[in-house]
Amino acid sequence: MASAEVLAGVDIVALRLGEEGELQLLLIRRAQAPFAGEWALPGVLVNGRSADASLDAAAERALQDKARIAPAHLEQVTTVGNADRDPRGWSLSTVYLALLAPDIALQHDDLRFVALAEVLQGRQALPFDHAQLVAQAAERLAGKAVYTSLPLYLLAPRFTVTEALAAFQASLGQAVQHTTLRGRLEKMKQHGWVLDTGDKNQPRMGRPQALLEHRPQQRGGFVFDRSVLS
Amino acid sequence: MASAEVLAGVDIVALRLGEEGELQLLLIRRAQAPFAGEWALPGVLVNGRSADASLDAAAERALQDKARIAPAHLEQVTTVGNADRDPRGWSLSTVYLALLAPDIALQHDDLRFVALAEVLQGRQALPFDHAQLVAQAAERLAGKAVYTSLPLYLLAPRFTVTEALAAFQASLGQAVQHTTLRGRLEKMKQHGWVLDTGDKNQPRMGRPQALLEHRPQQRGGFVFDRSVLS
DNA sequence: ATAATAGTGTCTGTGAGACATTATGTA
DNA sequence: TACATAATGTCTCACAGACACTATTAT
Repeated sequence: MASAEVLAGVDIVALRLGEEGELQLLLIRRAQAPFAGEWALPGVLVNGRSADASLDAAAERALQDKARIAPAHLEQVTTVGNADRDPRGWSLSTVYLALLAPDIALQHDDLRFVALAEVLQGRQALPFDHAQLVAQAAERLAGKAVYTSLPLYLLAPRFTVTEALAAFQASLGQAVQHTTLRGRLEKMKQHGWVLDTGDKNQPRMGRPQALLEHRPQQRGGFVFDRSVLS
Repeated sequence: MASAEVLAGVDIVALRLGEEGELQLLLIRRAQAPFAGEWALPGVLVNGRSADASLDAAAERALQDKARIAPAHLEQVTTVGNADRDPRGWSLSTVYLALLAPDIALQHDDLRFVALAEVLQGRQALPFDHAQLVAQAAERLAGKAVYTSLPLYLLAPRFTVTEALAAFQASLGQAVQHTTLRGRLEKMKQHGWVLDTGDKNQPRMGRPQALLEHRPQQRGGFVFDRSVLS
């Protein structure tokens, strides 16, 4: 039945929130052809022999094996398939969006974070159709940030409103009123998704910040019944 | 490179709005093993030899070749992959949701519509993991019906408010206030997605119904900034 | 005291929800 | 006239948006 088979894999768009509130993308230096030596999305091929229990498991394996990273959130974005995207021939790739905590550390120098904007604006080229895959994953994040709490997965479990604002603004690509976000966090508290720790964080100057805790009650983000942004 | 390949295909969950306002699912009698003779989702295998330009093109081909149907709307839902879903071994399937106009006609008797509820409630069994794929596609439709105009693709291009109500209620699985829907249709008119034809449709009794026209301005549905349902 | 940052309060606008009321046709 | 169905109007409520104002810390 080999005549009915095709080259398939998963590619991971793993994002982290940088110090300056910008989104960063995880890249890995490819060890093998094609495009050996170039910086690309981490990914793995899937086939019966790799003994992945499922496609989602393959996505987790890609992050775990290549970067020793366990994402705070992982979701499938889309699957692309055509004859042009891989020089080896007709191929499929299932794209996953991974959100990482901000304190993620990289193990070795074949791994690297670059500013997401560098890729989206074409200043950092990527092999295959990876730049396009990144754009689709970023759109998914921006789309869901409008009506869910997904950006909170970019933060440590204990976070401040200011950090949450940065996560939402980075995800959406535009400013959000802090009062709006406070209202949403209040709503999440009522459903057990966020709780007040009672602790405070002291910034260099100014009033101490309340420390909140993110307590996801199910896969994915909390769903609001309205959109931010007008 | 055959050792890195895997069995892959697309499966289509094609839905139509029935006379009594219920959603119906398109099934096809399988011609080949495995599960030859059983009713299943229409689908095709993808591989380099089938000369599909892309995965989306393969989805269109599945509907076109097997049922001579061009859907009003087609969108990718998800890709599932594991070792158990196909007796031939580890396999991938990309699931598409197709919305059909209500006047769709079937060409031959290897095609058939069944009530979606029959499948969701397990009274109509399907081979492979097709019942689960159907459930995921139905969830996608219900989820999007909350904040987009997607159910309108289940109607003829010219439709009445009553028909639109039926489409939304079937998609959501619950009642919608007609005033809410009218408000949303009004909003769509302002953006060119719906227009008043000026014509009327006369039901057996009662006041004539205004005939509206659905004019999609881009792929997918019109996106509202609030949720129906509280 | 002053600057910096966090947090609250107020007012407006939009659109869903519920329900009553009016409009327009057939039998 | 009675009935059936479509369409509109009214009132309430939740929540985003904008922005003013208060609170709590460091220097």
